[in-house]
Amino acid sequence: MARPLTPLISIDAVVTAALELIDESGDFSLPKLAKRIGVSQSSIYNHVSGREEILELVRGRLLEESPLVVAADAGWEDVLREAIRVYRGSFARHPRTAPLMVMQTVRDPQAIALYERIAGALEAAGFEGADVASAIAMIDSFALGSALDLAAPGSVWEAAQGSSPALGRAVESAARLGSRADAAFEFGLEILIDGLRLRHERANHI
Amino acid sequence: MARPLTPLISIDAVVTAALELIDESGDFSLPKLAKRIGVSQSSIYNHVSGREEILELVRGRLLEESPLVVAADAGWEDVLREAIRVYRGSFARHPRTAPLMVMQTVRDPQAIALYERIAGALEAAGFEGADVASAIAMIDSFALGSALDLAAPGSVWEAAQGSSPALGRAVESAARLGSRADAAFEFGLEILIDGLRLRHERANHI
DNA sequence: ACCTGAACACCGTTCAAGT
DNA sequence: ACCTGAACACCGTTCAAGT
Repeated sequence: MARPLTPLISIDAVVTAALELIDESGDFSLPKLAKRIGVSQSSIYNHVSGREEILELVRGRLLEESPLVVAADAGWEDVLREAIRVYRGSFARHPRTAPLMVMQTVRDPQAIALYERIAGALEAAGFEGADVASAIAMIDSFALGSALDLAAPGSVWEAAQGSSPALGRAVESAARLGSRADAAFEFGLEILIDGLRLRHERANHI
Repeated sequence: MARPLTPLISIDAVVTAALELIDESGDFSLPKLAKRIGVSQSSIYNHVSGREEILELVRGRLLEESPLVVAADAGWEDVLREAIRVYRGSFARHPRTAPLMVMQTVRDPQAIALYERIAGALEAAGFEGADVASAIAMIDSFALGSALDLAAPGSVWEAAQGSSPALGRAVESAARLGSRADAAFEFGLEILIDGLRLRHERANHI
């Protein structure tokens, strides 16, 4: 077969197939992607520049599924809280995407817009230049880390044996808790917001 | 050549070569590792079970280089602060190892000991079961995320263009700051400790 | 016990050839 | 413009063969 009358591949189909493969196995490869779409491996390069672009398109797909909505008059804490929830939530529905995004430069416009929203909220709150950057870096670390926690449940905990009593007790409690990762995230989110508010109040001598 | 009188490979040499390759290129492969040691690819499997074990040995090497020292009577905040600094610092000297550790189960005894120390400090402070687990998960997220920030400087920031004014300003300030990642880490560390202390005080009605 | 070379089943990307 | 098949330069792991 050569060029068909109507294209066999759409970018949408590529992204869907990639996401399916990641959800199922934690990874995807061009050969498997091609097989799933029912097309040859090399033909994918007619629609997409390569593996990296496919991953960035997957990122976009994740964010499409969970838009950020906050009231126009919401305080900076609420904007932050919701933005972080959206960011982490977009990974939560497809946890195994998180590790693959780790070293990938963010280019997706919706992701950039989310960061811009956070930066804007911090500026409006009165945080200054470098502190805005630091706060975003911290938020980013936290959200990504929490997403990774979903993808690798018990990565650390698994190793806790008799020689680690305190760690062992923590594991046990967490297991009883059911959804450890979710609880850890909400716990961490409040800690983070509290910490930022405290610093904010100090800086403004409230 | 067959079996030599004195072994051509030591585990130490494997770890050293792997770490060198990671520092130089951000990754390592068995073929390159073998070439660097001056040995055949397959012979490495006589000393090590495979790629995963090599990575875990690298983790151990990193922690050996930065032991945790805290005064015996140190408060839980100080233990936490120092443990997090050690964890993150062990990656800071070899930033490009961080992404490779992301999805790897922690088995190195020194790493486990570090987690145990943190769990013990949180317990002693009066945090309860599930909260200890949540706090550790958060600390873990934060430390790993900060380490990743070192490996991928400007991963997000790069994309900030005219359409993202607040993000742009944050980037600019951070650039002027010089070592953005270090500043972000110390900023985040204080936020985190403050947040935990606040929750701790509330729980204990201080 | 420790090394070698060959083999196996995978990768991502390129490119000439087809229509 | 869009697809194919072959080719290239890589992977990690296994295994029979050597001493």
